[in-house]
Amino acid sequence: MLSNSSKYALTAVLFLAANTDEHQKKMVKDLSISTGIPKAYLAKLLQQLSKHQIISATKGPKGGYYLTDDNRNLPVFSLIEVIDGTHRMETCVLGIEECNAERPCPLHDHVYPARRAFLDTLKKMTIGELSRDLKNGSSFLTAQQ
Amino acid sequence: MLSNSSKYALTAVLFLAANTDEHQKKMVKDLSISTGIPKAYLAKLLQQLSKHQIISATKGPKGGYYLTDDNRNLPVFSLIEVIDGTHRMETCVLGIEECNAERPCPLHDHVYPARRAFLDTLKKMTIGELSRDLKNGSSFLTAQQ
DNA sequence: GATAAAGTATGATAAATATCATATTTCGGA
DNA sequence: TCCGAAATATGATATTTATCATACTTTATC
Repeated sequence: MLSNSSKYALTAVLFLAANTDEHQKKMVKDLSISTGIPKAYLAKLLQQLSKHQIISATKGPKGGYYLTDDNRNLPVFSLIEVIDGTHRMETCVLGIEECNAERPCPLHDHVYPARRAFLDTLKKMTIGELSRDLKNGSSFLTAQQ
Repeated sequence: MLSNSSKYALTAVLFLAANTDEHQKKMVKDLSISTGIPKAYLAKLLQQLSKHQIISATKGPKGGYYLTDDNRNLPVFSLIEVIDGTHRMETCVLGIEECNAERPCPLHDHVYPARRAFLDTLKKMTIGELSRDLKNGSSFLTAQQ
């Protein structure tokens, strides 16, 4: 469903959402340690996201990555769009390009409603909203210590 | 969700379900043409499925692949299990190994019900059942001619 | 039984994805 | 104003996945 890259990206961004702001930034190294995502790989992902203004960054000492309120108000899907593009999420389960409601594949009707609901969630829900549970301790990004 | 390989495999098997039996077999070459799946790649997939008795085959002239009633009564999931293994379908959207209802990732509650429903469908529904729509013309594996 | 038509087994190549490395740019602080 | 700490840009390597090729085995038919 999601590529490995966007799993990593989303994990890191949710971590940023819960743990940073304009005055509290995190550098790649620390993010890598906190999330368990390989540092250099994570760095590339964050660069892409930063270039597309999904997340914010400042260079130099005391710099790092962080999320502004604007960033937090972006739908989760916008991040996935940058990393995976839009096609991957919307394509047929069997990979049949012409599959649609009028000419469905054998799995279409069994999958489409659930997939639609998931996509809608990703498009409606913002990064900030999704990170709320994380902040108040009712969801988690890492294993228990 | 499904790997490319199991998409191909499922497509081919559904085609077999709708178009073969003990007396009407299909050889790889024709399957490849009908489904648009690369011949040599498809051959490998069918060999795996045949070895695990998900589909049936006879060698030699007049031979080919086909489905028996026993094959048709297998749940769709059994095929995916052979090709992708069981882990891929059941793992967390964010790839967090320890994610579960008690300690959910931020997406868990938004995804889990839909995923559960899809998995249940794959485990309950048989290959024969899923191919029924194909036979009566209400679902399709290929583009319109 | 010889022949040819099929699947079977195995391995090689190609493409995509994940991962690592390194040089460059920007910027805060002594 | 210079040094070092950070992101940024770019490219190299490794791993996985997809694809192709080829030699081998089985079996129906003549």
